[in-house]
Amino acid sequence: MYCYDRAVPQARPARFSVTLRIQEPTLSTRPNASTHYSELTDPQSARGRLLRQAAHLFREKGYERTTVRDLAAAVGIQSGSIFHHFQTKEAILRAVMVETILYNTSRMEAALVKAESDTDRIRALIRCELEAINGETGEAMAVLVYEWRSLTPESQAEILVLRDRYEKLWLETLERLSGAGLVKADPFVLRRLLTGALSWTVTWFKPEGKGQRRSLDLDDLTAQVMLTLGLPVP
Amino acid sequence: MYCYDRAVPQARPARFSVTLRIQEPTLSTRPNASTHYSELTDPQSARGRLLRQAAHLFREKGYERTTVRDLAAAVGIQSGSIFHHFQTKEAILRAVMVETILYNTSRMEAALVKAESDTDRIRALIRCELEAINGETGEAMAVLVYEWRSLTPESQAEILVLRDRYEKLWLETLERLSGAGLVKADPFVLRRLLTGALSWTVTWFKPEGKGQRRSLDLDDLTAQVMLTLGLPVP
Amino acid sequence: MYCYDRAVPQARPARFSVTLRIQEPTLSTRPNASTHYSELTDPQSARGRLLRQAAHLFREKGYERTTVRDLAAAVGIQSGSIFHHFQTKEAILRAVMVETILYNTSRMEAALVKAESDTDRIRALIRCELEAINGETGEAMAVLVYEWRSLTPESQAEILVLRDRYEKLWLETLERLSGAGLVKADPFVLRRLLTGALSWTVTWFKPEGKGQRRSLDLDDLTAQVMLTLGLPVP
Amino acid sequence: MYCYDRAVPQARPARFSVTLRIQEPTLSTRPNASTHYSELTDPQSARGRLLRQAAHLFREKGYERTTVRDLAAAVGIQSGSIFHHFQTKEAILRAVMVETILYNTSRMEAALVKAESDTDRIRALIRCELEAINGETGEAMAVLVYEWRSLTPESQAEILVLRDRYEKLWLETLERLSGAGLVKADPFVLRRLLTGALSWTVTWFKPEGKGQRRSLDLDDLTAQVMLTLGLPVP
DNA sequence: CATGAATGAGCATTCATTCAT
DNA sequence: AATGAATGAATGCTCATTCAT
Repeated sequence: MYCYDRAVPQARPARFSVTLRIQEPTLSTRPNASTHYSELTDPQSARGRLLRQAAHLFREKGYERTTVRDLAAAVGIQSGSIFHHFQTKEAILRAVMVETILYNTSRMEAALVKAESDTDRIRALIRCELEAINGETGEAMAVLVYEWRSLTPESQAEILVLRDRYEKLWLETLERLSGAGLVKADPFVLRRLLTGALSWTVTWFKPEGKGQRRSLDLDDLTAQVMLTLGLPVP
Repeated sequence: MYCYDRAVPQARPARFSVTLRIQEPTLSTRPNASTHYSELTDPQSARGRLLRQAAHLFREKGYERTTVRDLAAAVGIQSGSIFHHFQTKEAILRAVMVETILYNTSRMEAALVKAESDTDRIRALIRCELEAINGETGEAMAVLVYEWRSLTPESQAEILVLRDRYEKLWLETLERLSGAGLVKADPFVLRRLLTGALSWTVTWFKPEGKGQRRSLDLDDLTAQVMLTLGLPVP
Repeated sequence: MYCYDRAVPQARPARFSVTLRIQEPTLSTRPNASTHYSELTDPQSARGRLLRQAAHLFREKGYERTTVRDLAAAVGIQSGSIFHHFQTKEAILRAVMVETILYNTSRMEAALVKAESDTDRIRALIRCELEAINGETGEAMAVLVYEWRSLTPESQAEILVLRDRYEKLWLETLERLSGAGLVKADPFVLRRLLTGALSWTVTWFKPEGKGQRRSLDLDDLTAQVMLTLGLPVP
Repeated sequence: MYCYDRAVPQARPARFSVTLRIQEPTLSTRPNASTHYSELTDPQSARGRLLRQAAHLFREKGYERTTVRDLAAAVGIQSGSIFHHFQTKEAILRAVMVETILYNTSRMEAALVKAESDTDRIRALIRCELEAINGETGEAMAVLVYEWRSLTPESQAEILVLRDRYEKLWLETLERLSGAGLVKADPFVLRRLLTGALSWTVTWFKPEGKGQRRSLDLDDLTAQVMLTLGLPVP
C-alpha cells in the first residue's frame, strides 16, 4: 500500500513533467499554462473512457478481481483492443494513479495560493484531499491507496516521485502550523494520522447523506476534522 | 473494505457465537466464562499454523495473489491437504478475520475494565487498537481492513456482527468523552476518523524504529494521537 | 520440410510462369529471353525490401515467431500496410521461396552452360548450391528448406513444380557421372544425401572464417565435398 | 538449429548424468549398470505418453504450431494437466531432446564397442544414426534438429553439453579413418557433411519402401552412404 | 488425515487481418 | 498507398478444487 517508509529521492521540484513525458508519451502537462492543472487524457477518448472505467472497476472489485474482459465490456470494446491503448493491465493501473495524483496535486497547489492564513492553508489542504477522495476523482484515489501492492516495483518508484511533490505541500504547511504552536503533535506523525483518517472517509462518507443517519456535506466534514485537531472552524 | 455504510442488523449481543459454532465447528467462544477472552485455535495445531501463515501471506501479497499452493508450502503440507482444514480459500480469509476480531475485542474489554477515568479509557482504546494493528495480530488486522472486498457478502455480514460489538466499546467511550466536553467533534464521525488514522499506521509505523528518521514506540505513538485530539498525555 | 517423397506431377516445363503471373502479378519470368535469369522484384521497391527483410527475419526467428509487426517495423512501415503488398503473411513466405528458387535455378543453368566436362558440371552444381545457401540468397534458401511446413498445401504444390525444374539439372548430371562410373552410389539417393549435406552447411559454415578454428572459403568447401565423393579436385 | 559454431565447454566425460539428475530429477541414468543405455521415462506413464505425442506433433506440425491443447488432446488429458508434468511448453521440447540424445548416445556407444575395425566403426555410426533418424526415435531426432531455434538459450546450452559427448564418438572415429588414409576430406568438415546428409534422410527415406520407386532398407541406405564416401561395403 | 495427479474454467496477452479515414 | 484503431479467436499458463489412493 502506498507506503511511506521507503527511502525516496528528493522530489525534483519542477522538471518531473519532463520525465513523465518520456515515460508516458500520451500524458502531458502544460508547465507554461497560467493554471497549474495537469492536462489529463481527454475523457471522451477511448483511453479516457478506459481510465474512468478502470478506476471504477478497480475500486469496486479490486485490481486483481477485475479482468481485462470486464474492462473491455465496460468500455464497449473487445478485450484485445485494450492492448492497443496500454501495453499491460498493470499499465492501466499505473495510468489511473499517475493521472489522479497529477490532477490533485495541481488542484491543491491552486487552493494553497488562495489561502491567506495558516489555518486557511490547513483547511484548504483538508478540504482538497476530502474532495479528491470523495468527489469525482474519488474512485481513482481509492485505487491509488488500496491497490498500491499490485504495482510493479518500477511503477511504485515512478509514482512515489509524484507523491513526494504532493506530500511536500502538506508537510510544509504542517510545519508552519507547528512552528506557530497551532498543532501539538509532530508534523510528520500528524500527516500520517491525517492521511489515514481522510482516506478512510471513502469507506463511510456519502456526501448526499443517502442512507446516513445524519446528513453531512464536505464542508461539515472538513469542520469536523478541524475540530478534531483543535483548530478553529469559521 | 471493511465497510461502514451498509445497513447492518443490530448486533445480537450474545448469540452470535452459536452461529459461529455451527459454521466453524472448531472455533468457539465462551461468553459465559469468567474471562471474556475468546478461545482461539491452538497456534501449534495445523489449523493454527495455517491461519498464522495465511495472515502473513495475505498481508504481504494480498489475498488474490496468494495461492493455495503458497499457503501449503509455507505450512509445509501439500496443497490438497489445505482442504481438510478449510472448505474453501475464502474460508481461510474469513477465519483469519474472525479470530482476530474476537481476540482483539476481548483484549479491549479487559483493558477497559482496568481504566479509571474517561481519558484512561480513550487512551486504553487507542493503545489497544495500535497494539492490534502493529503488534502480534498486526498482519491479521491489516488483512481484516484491506482484504474486506475479497469476502463473500455472506462472510461480510457474519463479520460485521462481530465488528459491531467491537465498535460499541469505542462509541460508548467517545460519547462519554463528548458528554464531558473532552472532545468537540461528533463521536460517530470521530470514531471513523480514528479508525482510518490508526489502521493506516500499519503502512508507516515501525515499532523498532528501524530505518525511521526518529524512533517512536507504541507509547509515543499513543501520546501523539492523544495530542492530536487535544487530550492530556500523562 | 521441403519434402521429397510426395507424388509430384511431372514438371510442366514452360507454363508454370503463366500460373505464377496470375497469382502474383508483379512477379514474372521471361523464359524466352536470351538470359535465363528470372526477373526478380526490384530490391529497392517496397515489395523488394519487404521480401529481403522477410527472408532475414524468417531465417533468424522462424516464420511463426516473426510477426507481421516485426516485418513492418523492419521495413519502416505500419503493420496494416503490409497487406497492400501481400494478401496474407503466408504469401510473403511463398514469395520469398518462389523468388529464391527461380533465381538460383537460373544461376545454375547459366553455370552448367559454361562447364566443359562431367566433373566440371558436378563441381559447378555443388559450387552453385553452396553459394545459394551461404551467399546472398542464403537466408531465403534456409527459409525454403526449414520453413517448408509453414506453407499451405497449395503453396507447397506450387513450389514443388519449380523445384522439379531445379532438381532435374542435378539428376541429369548425376546420371551422366554414374553412367561414366565416376560415382558409385545410386544417383537418386546420392542427390538426396547431397541435398542434406549442402543445405546443412548453413548451420556451420562461415565463409569469412570468423571464429572458426580453420579458415575455409567456398572454394575450399567445394573441394572438400568433391573429395568426400571421391571426385577429382583441380 | 542445432548449431555447431558456438564455443562449447569441453564435455565433462562421465559425470554429466549427475548434473542431469539435478536439473531433471525425474530423468535418470544408471551409470553403474552393465549396459550404458540411459534409463528413459517409462513410456506407459503420463509423462512418457506426453513425450511420445510431443515428438510426434512437434515433428508433424512444428513446435510453434503445436498448441498445448493439441498435445493434451493427443494424450487424452485436459490442457491444464500438461503443466502438472512440465512447467512450460518449452520444457516439453527440451525433455524430448534430452531423452533422445541420451538414448541414442548410449546406443551408439554400445554399437561401437562391438565394432572390430575402423570401417566397422564408421559403418556402425552411420547405421546407428540412420536408425535414430528413421527408426523409433526418428520423430524426436527430427525435432532435435529442426526445432533447435525454439529452445531458450539456457536449454540450448544444456543440450549442447550432451551433444558434445555424442559428437566426440563421431570425431574420434573419423580421425582414426583419416589417419589410416581411408577418408580424404577433413574429419571436422566430413562430420558436418554427414550430419546434414543423414539427418535429411528423414524427409525422403521410407524404410518399408512405401510409395518409393525402388525399395531401400536401412542396410541398403547404409551401404549407399559407405559407397558415397568411397568406403568398402561388405 | 495426507497425498498429488487431474480438472476445467478462467486469465492476460498475442497477432493476422480488416477497414474507415 | 498508407495508416492505425479495432477485432476476435487463439495461446500458454494459472489455480482453486476434487478425489482415488
